Amino acid sequence: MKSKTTMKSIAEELGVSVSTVSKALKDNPRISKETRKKIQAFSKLLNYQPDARAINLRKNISKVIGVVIPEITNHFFTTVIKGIDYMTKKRGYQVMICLSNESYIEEVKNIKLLTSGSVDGLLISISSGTQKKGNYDHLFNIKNNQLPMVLFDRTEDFIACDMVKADDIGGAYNATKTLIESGCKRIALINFKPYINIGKERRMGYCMALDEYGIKENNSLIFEVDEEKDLFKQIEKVFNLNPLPDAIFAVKEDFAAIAIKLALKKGLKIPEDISLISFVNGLISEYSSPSITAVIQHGYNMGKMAAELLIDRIENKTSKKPYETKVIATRLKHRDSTKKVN
Amino acid sequence: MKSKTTMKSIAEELGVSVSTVSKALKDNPRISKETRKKIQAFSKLLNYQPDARAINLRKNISKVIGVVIPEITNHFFTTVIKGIDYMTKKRGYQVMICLSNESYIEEVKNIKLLTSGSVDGLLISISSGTQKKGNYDHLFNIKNNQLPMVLFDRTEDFIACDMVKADDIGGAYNATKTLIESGCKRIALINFKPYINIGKERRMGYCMALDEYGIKENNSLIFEVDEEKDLFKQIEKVFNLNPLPDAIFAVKEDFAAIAIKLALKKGLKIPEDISLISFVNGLISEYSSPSITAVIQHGYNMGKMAAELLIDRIENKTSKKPYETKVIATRLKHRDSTKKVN
DNA sequence: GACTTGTGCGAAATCGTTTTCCCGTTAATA
DNA sequence: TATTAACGGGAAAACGATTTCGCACAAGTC
Repeated sequence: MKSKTTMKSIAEELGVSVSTVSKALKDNPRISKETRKKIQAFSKLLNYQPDARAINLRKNISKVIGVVIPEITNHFFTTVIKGIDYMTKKRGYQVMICLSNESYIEEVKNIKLLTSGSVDGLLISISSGTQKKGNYDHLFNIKNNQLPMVLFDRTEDFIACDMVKADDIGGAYNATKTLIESGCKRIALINFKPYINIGKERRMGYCMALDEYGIKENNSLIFEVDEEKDLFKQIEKVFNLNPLPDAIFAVKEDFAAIAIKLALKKGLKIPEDISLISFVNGLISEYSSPSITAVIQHGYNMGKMAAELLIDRIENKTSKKPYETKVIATRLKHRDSTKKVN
Repeated sequence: MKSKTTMKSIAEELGVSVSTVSKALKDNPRISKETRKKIQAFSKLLNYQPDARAINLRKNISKVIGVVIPEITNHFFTTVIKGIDYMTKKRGYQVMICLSNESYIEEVKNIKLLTSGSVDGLLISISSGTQKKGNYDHLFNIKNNQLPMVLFDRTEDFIACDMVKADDIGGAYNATKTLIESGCKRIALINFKPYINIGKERRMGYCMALDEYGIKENNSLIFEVDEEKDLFKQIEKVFNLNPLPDAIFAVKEDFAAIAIKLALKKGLKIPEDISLISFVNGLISEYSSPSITAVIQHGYNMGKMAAELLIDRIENKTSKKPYETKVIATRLKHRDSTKKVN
């Protein structure tokens, strides 16, 4: 059981002091070239790895960023993570990922853990549990601790910090507009429960488009589903309408996929009888039959930008730059669930 | 700019020594009850958070586990992460996740970073880049550093450590057998490139089933596709066979989804003209039309077990328990891409 | 009264670095 | 011959906790 090689052990072997080793390893010119070379070579030989904990303690940094996300089995969030990973690697940071599993309690716990001196900053996407509960004290506490943080995707405007969000309003507006221009008039909206922020915004975009074309908003066409209950049952209600809607706009891919299965079962033709557009977060829309016309969110960019904002804050703690909110544009990908328009 | 509250600051405020504070906060009976209460109350008031770096440095632990995965935009791996998250939370650890993006170089870098005293152990799934290159020195180094590690899913048998893998052979055997028993005789295999370990094993299972039913292995029915090139073009070759195969067994969901699209385009009926089974790692098989009969891997369990094995090693460093390899059974989920058999 | 035991707390070492200040040599300059 | 300056390196404090001793005092035991 050979013991760990530390600066101390190297110093002893070589008959120099610890401070000399430290300086030599960072090529400090105050140490002669020979001594430096000797120490560096010896360290390499012993495969010396500096102890990150000691360095961080001394420098009062950690070069680690904490990430709190509600759900990881979600293609959108994983693309965000990839973007975060790209930027943090580029800037020399590591990531500690915590899952809140959409739960308020877990989110609070995660943040407590992460703020125990082990991270330099936080990247957070708020869980639905927290939004439902409406208690944001744990997030305000981060500010009190003077830890930089950036909210992404699931944000709350009244928290004073940098944010990166998708253009939910614009995406919904475009989707709805596209449906209208292809001739649809009774457009059902399958939305989240109203306490989910992005749901509110997507509904806004939907209404804006209707307004613009003089279509009156119709509450019986708006379905707010609870993701913790049976989705099939809830979405089936859309097809009990009389008359049927001529289009569906779903705020989440799963909702759309289920709507398609139900529509096909009812013998409806897509897109002839009913068109469909969905916000997407995964691959289902691409591989489902028919494939689904989709509002695509650029998770990778979102992750990259959020990480960049955060690291900028971390590294310029003094600068009192005002907080920014970056909005990432969405893109509409035409597939087979909508009619072709020229 | 109020400064961080530490034990020292608490001690000064209260006129006691740092060691008293330390003991009081862990309810050490050597400190009187009054003093303890007083210190605890005061600490809570100041919202004292112990500095994890200092504790870890002193105790020579970190309560952090490093995870290295090849790809995160992959439903299977995210379910594994969920399992890891569950178990690590339960046992009081945090997770540091690094993405190798299937690259040998990045994998080496990640491991170097993680082993700089910042983790107590490693959970690794080997990247395809590494398997292609065939250089495992970075993994052997971990052993030299006496850091516990567990390999999961993408494993290599000649590395002496604990492992958790899916029953790739059994899963492939069952899938193939099911196809044979439903009457198929010309079963095409869409496989990875041969340097991917799980590909080898799935092929073994496929061959075993053929053997058992006296069907001769036919190399022209085996397609090894390169994921870095155009999948459609590569998979299209399956449908250039003459005569056509009466079944396809795909080792990855994406391959199967593409095969379905191509088959439908050729006017083939599924499963009447051609049956299809696939190993799955995502949601495509469920939502595709027709839905795909699938070999399901239990990622969540795999993550849980891998984390448990690792933490057991970490916490019983002395015990010289021999290394284990756990195999997680797969399950065949019958859907619409295969014929019903009674 | 001497001795043990228990109680309550503090001093100091320790973990592995970084960093500031200081000291001794040698060579260059006045 | 002093005086500086440059050079090369070391001692020690610091980061924030834990932990082992040891000390002082009081109470109980023989």
